Amino acid sequence: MTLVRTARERARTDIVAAIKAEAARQLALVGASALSLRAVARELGLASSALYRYFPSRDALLTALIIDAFDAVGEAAEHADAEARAQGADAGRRWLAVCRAVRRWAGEHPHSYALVYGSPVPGYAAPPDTVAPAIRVSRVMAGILEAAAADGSLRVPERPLSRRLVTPEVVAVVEQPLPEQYPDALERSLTLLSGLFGAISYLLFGHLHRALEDEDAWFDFAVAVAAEGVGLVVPVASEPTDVSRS
Amino acid sequence: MTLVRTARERARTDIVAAIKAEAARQLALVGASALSLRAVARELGLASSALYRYFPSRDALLTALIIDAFDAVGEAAEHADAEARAQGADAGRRWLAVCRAVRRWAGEHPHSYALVYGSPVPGYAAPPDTVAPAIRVSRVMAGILEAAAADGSLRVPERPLSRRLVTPEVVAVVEQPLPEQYPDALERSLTLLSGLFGAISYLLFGHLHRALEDEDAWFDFAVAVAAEGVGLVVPVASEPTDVSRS
DNA sequence: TGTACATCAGTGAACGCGCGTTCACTGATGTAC
DNA sequence: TGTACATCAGTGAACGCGCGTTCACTGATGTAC
Repeated sequence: MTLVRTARERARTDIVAAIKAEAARQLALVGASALSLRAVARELGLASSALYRYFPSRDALLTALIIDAFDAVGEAAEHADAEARAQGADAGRRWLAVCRAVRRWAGEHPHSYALVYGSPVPGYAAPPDTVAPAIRVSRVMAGILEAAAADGSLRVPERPLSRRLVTPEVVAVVEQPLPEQYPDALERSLTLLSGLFGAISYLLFGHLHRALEDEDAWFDFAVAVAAEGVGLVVPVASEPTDVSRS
Repeated sequence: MTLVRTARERARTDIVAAIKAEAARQLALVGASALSLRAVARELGLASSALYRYFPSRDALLTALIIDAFDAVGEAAEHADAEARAQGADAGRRWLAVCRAVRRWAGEHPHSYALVYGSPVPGYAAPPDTVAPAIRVSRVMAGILEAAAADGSLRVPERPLSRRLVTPEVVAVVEQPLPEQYPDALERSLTLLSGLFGAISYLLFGHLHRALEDEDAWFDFAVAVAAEGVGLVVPVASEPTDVSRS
């Protein structure tokens, strides 16, 4: 085992990447349940059996795509937040930027979005490897919450929950413990996240087809209304300056 | 053409019902994309070609299932609302009852729920027949909104939208025009609906797996937080008396 | 009420297709001496 | 530096399967006279 990678090792990572890229391309065309190993191999000019040198089964390939998708949304969210923060945005604007970035990614990769936030693929059980990438967006959200709590811009809830509903795993996502004026901040944050993905899915899956004159403006509004529920103030005016653009 | 239905006509409606029932049963087992005409026929003891006397294609059968699913959620929502109203519930409690009923239905028919509120089935385009049943839940929501606006329990928004974002189709769903203190009530209602389905999907599709000690309580809370955004007051205390139970 | 014809339900074989996975194999790359 | 052996990538044929849809057909039900 040398430190320098051998030709074989290089080739291997290249080909794994090529397989995933082609699989992602086909996913975008036909969706997860119609994704076929044979079609991927065909498109790459390989025998279908060759793929088994790289992925032990179709499900393993699907898992790789799921992890990549979670990582891609996570990175989009992290990037948008970093940009907004660099521009001196407050917590509300940071959240808006993150929401827009996630929605943009979803719009550009609808099948990848559906793969991770849509209905589960029948007969497929996500292995534990997918958990870590799955919570990246939640982590971004938690960071914004921490900042708002720290600078006092987070509104104290009028009718707080009396019980903790969330498990220790969720508490662990937050790095700086939240002040005790916000006893139900995490429960509210989950509401905010489900609201975000609800709004994106509602738009993307066509439930608001012909219901809206201006989908972008409604999305901003929906995010703002949902954020209010957590005590975060998001500007509603539909400014043309899109904070999430890189 | 007599007024009395012939034996053939009776048999036909019976068999159509049997096919749909068996298809729904299989949908619940394997999901929409794996639903197979041949398997349905097999289970019914028919030749697969016989189904073509009743449905011109697999997509037509899917469409029938989609319509049935929308009708079933719609009916669950209408029924829960009627019950709550009969018990003298205010608008907030009515909405809570409706949300719980929709979630219950979703939990009992996860694949039907996924069929209509999850990711779109690849390669399938919903025909216009599905629109009418699809808006039954929205209609229930609109009714509750009208009641709240009428009895003054709907809170006037602090920062209302200045523009109408919604199309005339959506305005038409509301029967009694809303007072002008609530200029953005419909935009907010769509937020509420997307919040409801977001919360249900989040729970049902496993995104809150191991995140919550008490899913029921969180769901009620999420619905209450979302309703606040529209100006509807929903009781948060997790009362054991389930209004939606029939 | 009885008969001739038309309509329709259901059959079973066939078409043409694609799928995931296995397996014995060839030939190239890597490793130990 | 050269050689013998082990490892691994990739092949192509095969297994066994299921699918949606079509078609010519038989036999039962309905209709018009």
